[in-house]
Amino acid sequence: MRLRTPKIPRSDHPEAPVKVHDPLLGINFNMRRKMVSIADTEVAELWVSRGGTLAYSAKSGVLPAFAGKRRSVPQDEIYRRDAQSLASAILKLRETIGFSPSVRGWCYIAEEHFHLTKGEFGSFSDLLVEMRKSGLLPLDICAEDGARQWYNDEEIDPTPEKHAQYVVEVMKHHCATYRPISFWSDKDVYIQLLVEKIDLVQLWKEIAGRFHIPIANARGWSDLHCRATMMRRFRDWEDRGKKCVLLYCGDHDPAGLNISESMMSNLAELKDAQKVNWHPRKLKIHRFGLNADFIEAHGLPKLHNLETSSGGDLSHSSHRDHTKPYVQSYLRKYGKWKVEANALVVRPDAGRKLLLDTIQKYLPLDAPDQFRERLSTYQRDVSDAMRATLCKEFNLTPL
DNA sequence: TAATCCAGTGCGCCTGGGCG
DNA sequence: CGCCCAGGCGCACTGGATTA
Repeated sequence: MRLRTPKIPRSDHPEAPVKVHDPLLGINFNMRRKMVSIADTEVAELWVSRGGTLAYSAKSGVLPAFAGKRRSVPQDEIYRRDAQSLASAILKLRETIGFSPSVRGWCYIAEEHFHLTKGEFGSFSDLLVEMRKSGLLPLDICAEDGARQWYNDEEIDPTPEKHAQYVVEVMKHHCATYRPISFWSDKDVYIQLLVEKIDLVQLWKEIAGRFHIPIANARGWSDLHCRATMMRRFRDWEDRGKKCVLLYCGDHDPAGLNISESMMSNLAELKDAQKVNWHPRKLKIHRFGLNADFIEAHGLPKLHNLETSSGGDLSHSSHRDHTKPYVQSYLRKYGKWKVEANALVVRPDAGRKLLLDTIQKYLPLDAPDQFRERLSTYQRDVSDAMRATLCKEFNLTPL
């Protein structure tokens, strides 16, 4: 079915503006509803914003009229008002998400919350760039590309008084964050977290940090360095009597399950590597997250195909890898569907709760508070030591 | 006719399919 | 089954085509 996108003269809008309410955001979109015939017997409901030319396919009704088009002065007014409304919604969503996704990530989020269609992803990406350039949205509404970051920026110190105050604040900070003992020293376990996609690192690194759990993106098959670094940490803590646990979260598709099932043998292959010398035989690998039970419980959207990025479909017998054991066992066990990690990112609250529930199987949720309590004595000691050192260094009289 | 739209192109990073 | 590398992506730029 192909939607026509006719030019609708402004005078042809008999309907009064309709406030389209998003219950999740508590935000209204001012839209006009227009019934447009698609075929002789079919009618589609199109949403247009205050009339005028339909800038894009109006399937979702979220894209402002005239966006991405050359605009007359009145058209620009309409565009700016609608774009402002959308910007408010995006900013509100940013608060609930808790981090800045990539432009592509925003498309998935808009798909979930604004019912943006896949076909509108390109237009929505362009719109985000346009709104960031024009100042309607802050530049950092999208994640900064770490690979393009600046180095060696010159920093100019302020007045001596302000600089001295800054140095004192830094000293206080170092006293407050003094940590001569490990979070794990009084625990029975030691945990590390490995994920398949960078978005999951963004989603979880704050919680993992709170529990002092190292987290990394394995990018599918982990490389030797990633594994060796993880194994050295496990080795050191196992030597101190800890039960070691690797939490792993990957996509729910044939390749994702294949990777997690291969994790133990992948690690075992490095047991004799230089500066590793550790066998994972006692390691517990706990795959969590995009498992069938969680997907069912939260009604995560399933994709009813096994399409790969190259366009093939592993569920078709014509696919080269269709007969491979990992594909066939997946098809037998689950059928022709998959769930990608983006499904978790667009539901950040459920995603964060999932990680907390998983951590809770091994640690009490107040473990970070308990650790701060343990540290407070040491931090008082370092404050005293700092005071004594400063007195000695600057010939001050102790209070 | 000036403004600007837009398809095409280039670049480097990221991802994960599938080759060896 | 490890990991190479093709393709996807975000972004910027260009110049012929289109439009106010």
